[in-house]
Amino acid sequence: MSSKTTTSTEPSDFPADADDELIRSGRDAALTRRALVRAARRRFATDGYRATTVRQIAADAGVNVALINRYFVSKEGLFEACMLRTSDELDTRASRPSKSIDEVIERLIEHVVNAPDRDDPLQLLLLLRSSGDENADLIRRRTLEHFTRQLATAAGWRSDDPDTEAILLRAQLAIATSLGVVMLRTSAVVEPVASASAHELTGPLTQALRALLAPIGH
Amino acid sequence: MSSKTTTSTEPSDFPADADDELIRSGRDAALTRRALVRAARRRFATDGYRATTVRQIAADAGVNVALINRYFVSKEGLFEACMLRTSDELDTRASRPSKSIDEVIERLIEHVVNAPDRDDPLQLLLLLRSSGDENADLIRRRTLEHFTRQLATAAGWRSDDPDTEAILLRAQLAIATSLGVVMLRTSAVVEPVASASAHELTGPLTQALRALLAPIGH
DNA sequence: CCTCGATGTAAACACTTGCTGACTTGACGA
DNA sequence: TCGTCAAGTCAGCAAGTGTTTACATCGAGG
Repeated sequence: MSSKTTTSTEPSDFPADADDELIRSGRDAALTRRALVRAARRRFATDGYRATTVRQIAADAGVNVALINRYFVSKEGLFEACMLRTSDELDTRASRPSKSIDEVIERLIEHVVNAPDRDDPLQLLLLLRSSGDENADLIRRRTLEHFTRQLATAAGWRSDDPDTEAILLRAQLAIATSLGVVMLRTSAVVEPVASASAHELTGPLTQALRALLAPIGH
Repeated sequence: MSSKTTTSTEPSDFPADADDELIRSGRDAALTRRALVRAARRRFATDGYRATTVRQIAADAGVNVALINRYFVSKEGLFEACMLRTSDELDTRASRPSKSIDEVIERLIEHVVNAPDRDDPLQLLLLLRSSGDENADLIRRRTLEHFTRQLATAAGWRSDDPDTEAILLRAQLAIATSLGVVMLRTSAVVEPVASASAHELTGPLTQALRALLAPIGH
């Protein structure tokens, strides 16, 4: 199905984002790199590293396969680039200061619940996907652990707190919860969570996350 | 690494369970089938469907590769068999009646937190892994949705309840939370959750699950 | 003892995978 | 106009994939 192409370049059934597609008119290295990373992130996040082929990615990005190796050396290199970009974006977002725990939770839920055409949730999913490459996996784990500390901090944790261990654990359980929900909505598509609206999800999720994060503050 | 073998049969670094290994003394179809399913479930759950090769599975089970196709027709057939067995085991376990919500939660946490050498958590993880095969994926989704109803029932849901929708959603969010934690512990190995003890996890997890499931009863 | 079906083995097949090297195309300054 | 070089294309290789086919081996029944 849909894989009749051997070396072709057609968009396939998982096209690059519209704006990218419009701008692309041939020769622009930076644009090509971005298109590849964008397509790769979607594939890696939804299908997993191993199940994604470089030809799929190239087709999605509307770009020749060989350019992946030109710009990122290897499939693993491309994965690493995806990981780094996700890591960065997550970092800048989380660094915005927040007033209350509820505000932190609200923002976390936003990540989870965003419309499926935006690839916010996919960024989170990418953090779960192991590539088998040691280097990329190290980045992945580091990012996840960094994200844990950021969430804990946002929830009121100070690094001189006596039971830092328990607090980091709680923060990471909150992340685990979020990841689980994204997984069930995006990858394994299971009802009723998959097609639940943001409004329906917010209430219960807030309660669960509050149960995990509220004890951090005091 | 460790895949120097091409068609060999040695146990590799992910051997079948000891007892199976001891019993196996050659020609027993039923035993061979069971060994294959057992090995396959571990691989599929931890590495994913696509990343797992039939030769790995065969090596883990201490069995010739061709026997997978003899007994299960194809890799997908083996995956389906894994799914069915997991579905069955989950069913019989969950059908034991429980008194209070806290007891339900306690049992759910047991699934998540069980020692890593038991493959209880892997059964859960398997429910997240999509094979690309329509049939197996259908089984997977059905199992998850069935599990959702079972959990809701155990938490006090009656099918004539007016807001069934919201209740099933809460139950499934509880499952999502559990799956997220297992994922972080088993597949993406990230600290501190990965090496947290059962005792450390139980407290926070109970609070989170209670926030999700407690409103079901009333 | 020999036969025959069930069980297990080994080698190969057809196909996909990631990747490479030689090539063409386009833009731009001299 | 031409030379130059980055950007993009193309065909193909080597390794790995799931699967099949032909063969070996065991255990029981005639």
